[in-house]
Amino acid sequence: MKIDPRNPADLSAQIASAIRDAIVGGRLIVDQRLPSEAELAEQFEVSRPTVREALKRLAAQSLIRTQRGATGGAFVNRLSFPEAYYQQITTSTLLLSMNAVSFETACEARYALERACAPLSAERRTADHLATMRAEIHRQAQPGLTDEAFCASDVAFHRALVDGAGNPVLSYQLAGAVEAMQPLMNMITFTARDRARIVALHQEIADAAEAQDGAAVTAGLSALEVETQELAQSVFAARAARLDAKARLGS
Amino acid sequence: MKIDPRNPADLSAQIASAIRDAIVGGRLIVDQRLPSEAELAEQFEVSRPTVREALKRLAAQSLIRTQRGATGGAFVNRLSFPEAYYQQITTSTLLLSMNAVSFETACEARYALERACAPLSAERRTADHLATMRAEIHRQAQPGLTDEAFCASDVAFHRALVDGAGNPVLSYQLAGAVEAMQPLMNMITFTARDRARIVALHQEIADAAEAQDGAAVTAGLSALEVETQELAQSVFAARAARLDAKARLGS
DNA sequence: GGACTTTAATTGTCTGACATTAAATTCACA
DNA sequence: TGTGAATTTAATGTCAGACAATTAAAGTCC
Repeated sequence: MKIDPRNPADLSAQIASAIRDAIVGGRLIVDQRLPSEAELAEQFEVSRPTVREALKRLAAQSLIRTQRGATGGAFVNRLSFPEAYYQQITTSTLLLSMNAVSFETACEARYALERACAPLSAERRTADHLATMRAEIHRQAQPGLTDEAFCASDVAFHRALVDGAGNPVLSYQLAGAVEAMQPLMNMITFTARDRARIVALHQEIADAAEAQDGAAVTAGLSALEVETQELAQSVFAARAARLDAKARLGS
Repeated sequence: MKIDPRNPADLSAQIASAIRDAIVGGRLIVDQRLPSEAELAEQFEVSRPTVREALKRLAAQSLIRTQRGATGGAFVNRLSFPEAYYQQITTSTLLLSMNAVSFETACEARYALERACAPLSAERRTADHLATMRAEIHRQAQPGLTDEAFCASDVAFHRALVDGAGNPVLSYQLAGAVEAMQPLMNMITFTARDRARIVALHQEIADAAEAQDGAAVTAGLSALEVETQELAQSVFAARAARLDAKARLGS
């Protein structure tokens, strides 16, 4: 792990990479303390600020945590599920917002992934998961609800459905799909959305989950996908029509 | 974006967070240049090393890239799909290796996610995807293949199946599931694995994909999951038996 | 023996400097 | 006047040394 070729480019990135490899490769284990910054500087034959930049890179990926004081230092961090969720959501959000992904593609991926959880969730959902879903449906039916609150409740509903599968790895993988698509779908469809229709579909899904009918849950999700795609298409069509009218007015 | 409370803790983390929020919130757009390190230091009223630590944190998340020279600086980076893949795989690998996730849970999640792609892939796979799958199957049947090469080929086969869905968002989400589970499953089952059985199942899946039969692809994946789970159970049982024998020997 | 003080180790931050890079500019020369 | 080489300039990359802040452990006093 010591070696650092005389490659003059980006020493801090090289050092970060060397330490990351040691962690991923198991040569540094969870909660193990790294050498102090001064020792690392000596080992790699660089200055302390350079070592610090490398450590900050690792900290940004939640690979290490630092602690001040006499027995402080940098420690290999156990990547917790909440941290992994957060990273997953951030990455997914950026990927979608920066890469001109079509609504259709994103929506298709989202529902395909959620349907993957449907059979498991129908089989294993606890009373608690059902109660959460029912509560969110009830909230969504409130007339005074803001658009933001409705969307947050929508996310919470789907989250409960996904968590119902009782598989934390699956929940982690779905975090991006469920929570990163939300701003995207919300911004596009909230003007045209028929809340009653969505609440009815949610009701259908919750009923199917209660009856432990996986096929029905899957069907409900598919219906929700169709609804969302049609909504988006109508919004896009209306938008195009407006642009077209404006163009004709201008000519 | 300027504000930095007099909170004395972790200035570089606060600055990184402020800039990250500006990027995620769209106030800084792709390829836009950030102020120079000296200007940022002045704005945030900190020293340049502190600013640099903040920028390295963002660079570690591929949120910015830096360029040296007269017109250089830090630029908001377009998060590319390959970068997102890499982060996804790293995060998934660490999450699994550090959190005592059972084989059963990981395997279940992996196949549930892959089944989510099956109907789409059966419908849309190109001749190219089919050719890749066939080629990998052929390679897997070679007698002299090392275990590592067999596993790499296994990953390539599943990757082709997933990419066949023609949905880059789905491919990104599956990167962790397909590529992070590989070392895990490999290390456990490679001793007991019957390659011929796996090749036969792969053949079944490829045939189903060629016939555009989504249900058959799904069934093939489920069969592969059952095979893998049974294999793992037999390995664990054998391991437990060995331990038990050793314990009795010792007493 | 317990509460308090001191000490030492470590990270966090700052200052100032120099090295390196690459684009823009200037200038000599054809 | 046009072109290519040399210079300038602005930025990041790196370094050295220092001090502040924090925290646990060792030491000390009652």
